[in-house]
Amino acid sequence: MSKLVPKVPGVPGATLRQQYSASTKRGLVDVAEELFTEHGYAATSLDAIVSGARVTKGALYHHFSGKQALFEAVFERVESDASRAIQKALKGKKDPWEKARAGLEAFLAVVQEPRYRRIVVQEGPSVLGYERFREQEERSTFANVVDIVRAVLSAGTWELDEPMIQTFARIFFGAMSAAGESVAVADDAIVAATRVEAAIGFIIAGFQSLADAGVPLPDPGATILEVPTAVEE
Amino acid sequence: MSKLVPKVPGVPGATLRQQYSASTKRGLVDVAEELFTEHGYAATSLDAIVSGARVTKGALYHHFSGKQALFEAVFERVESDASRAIQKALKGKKDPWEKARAGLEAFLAVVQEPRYRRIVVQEGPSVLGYERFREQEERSTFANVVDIVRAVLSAGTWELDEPMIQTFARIFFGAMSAAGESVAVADDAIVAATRVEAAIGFIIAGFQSLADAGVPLPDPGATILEVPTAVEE
DNA sequence: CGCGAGTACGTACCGAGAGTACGGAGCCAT
DNA sequence: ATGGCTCCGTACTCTCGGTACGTACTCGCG
Repeated sequence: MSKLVPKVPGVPGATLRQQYSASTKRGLVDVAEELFTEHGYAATSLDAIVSGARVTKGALYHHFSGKQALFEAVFERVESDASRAIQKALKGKKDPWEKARAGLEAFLAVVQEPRYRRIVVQEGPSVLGYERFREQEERSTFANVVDIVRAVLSAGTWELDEPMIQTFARIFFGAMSAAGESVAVADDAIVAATRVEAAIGFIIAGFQSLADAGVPLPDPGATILEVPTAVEE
Repeated sequence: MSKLVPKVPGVPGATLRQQYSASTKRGLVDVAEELFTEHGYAATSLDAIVSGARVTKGALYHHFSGKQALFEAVFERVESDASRAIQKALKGKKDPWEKARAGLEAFLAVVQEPRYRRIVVQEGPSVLGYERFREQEERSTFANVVDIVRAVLSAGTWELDEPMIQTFARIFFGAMSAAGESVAVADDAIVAATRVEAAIGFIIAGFQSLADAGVPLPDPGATILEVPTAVEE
């Protein structure tokens, strides 16, 4: 294949060669995202990817260290897109509760995107391993959740320390993901979304109720539950 | 390898031959569970499994249709063990709140088990695919959560329809999983568990507060949030 | 304006590992 | 006892991720 059409003459200030290079790299990530989303990580061969991107494995291994690295590139893009979408929804909101409402809505929309569900939620933990998965998540989508939770919690009558905020954020993040899933798999998405909103709204109402009543935030040490420890049978 | 030690002369009323057969099958699942837990699905070769189980691939493919089927057998066992552990903790509890507390504690303990984290949480969705993963989950661990949520919700001043219970259960299930994760990955598990208990307890308190105040359960239709729809950018 | 050097690929090959075809040995009912 | 069927071993195939190496183009430097 002898150096055919330039594809994307590009824009930025850089040497022509670099632009072509970046172009083929983006092409690989594009095709990989599509195939990974449709067939999953294991069922997608590198041959299929390079074939779809009109290049060969030589090109792929020049830009990425391997299949997993390519997946990680796709993962990062999907995550950062999701994060941007959420931040965009938060834009301008000042009132914490209003901010939470908007963030929730945006998050629910994101979790319904096929590529996010497949690449981040379904395959992410398995392919990247839990460590890498967590740290990727930590600095994108999850960071937004932390911000929102912090805003809400510190706006009430209470204020609390950072680790406690992190804990609340984790829990809400899990709740939101599950909520999104339940909407995504439902036969009627509209009805399911309505139920989810009602349920979340009810939980939020519980918080507000406690805030109004002047109930203090939990002080770790006042043990409500026992401390569970992992046991192998 | 010419028919060596009988391994497990077994107990039940069945032809000797079947007992040996079941024994090698259990052996395969045992070894597979161990290796899958330690190295993950992809990084565990069938050769390693059959070697560890002292048999060959012929035996494996006689009992299972393939690697994925073997994983599924492991998955089901881990899930049913988890489910039994939770049910055991619920044993005898009549008061819904007490039941919830016990279930929570048991669930948090389960989520900290390495095999559960690895096989169910981490690799499950990816290896089985979301459909099979959900339906497996549905009839074991998740079923327990549904029971608990139903007990709690129908014990309050409110009562509500089945789909709404399912929705609440999903959300709580997600919250609990995330909570368990945050304990599992923490440097100091005790401290983390304390924080989680405090946070969950606070959310529960919100529910009780609403119950005491006689606040009605959410009626889907009274839209609190907008209906989000999935959009590809 | 060459021209050496390095980038950006293409090509050919290797090894690992999942799955298959087939064979045989032992057990169980008749 | 014996035919047949379960249970399992052996040997092979084939896909696929990864590697080694060759090459053409282009970019910066004198």
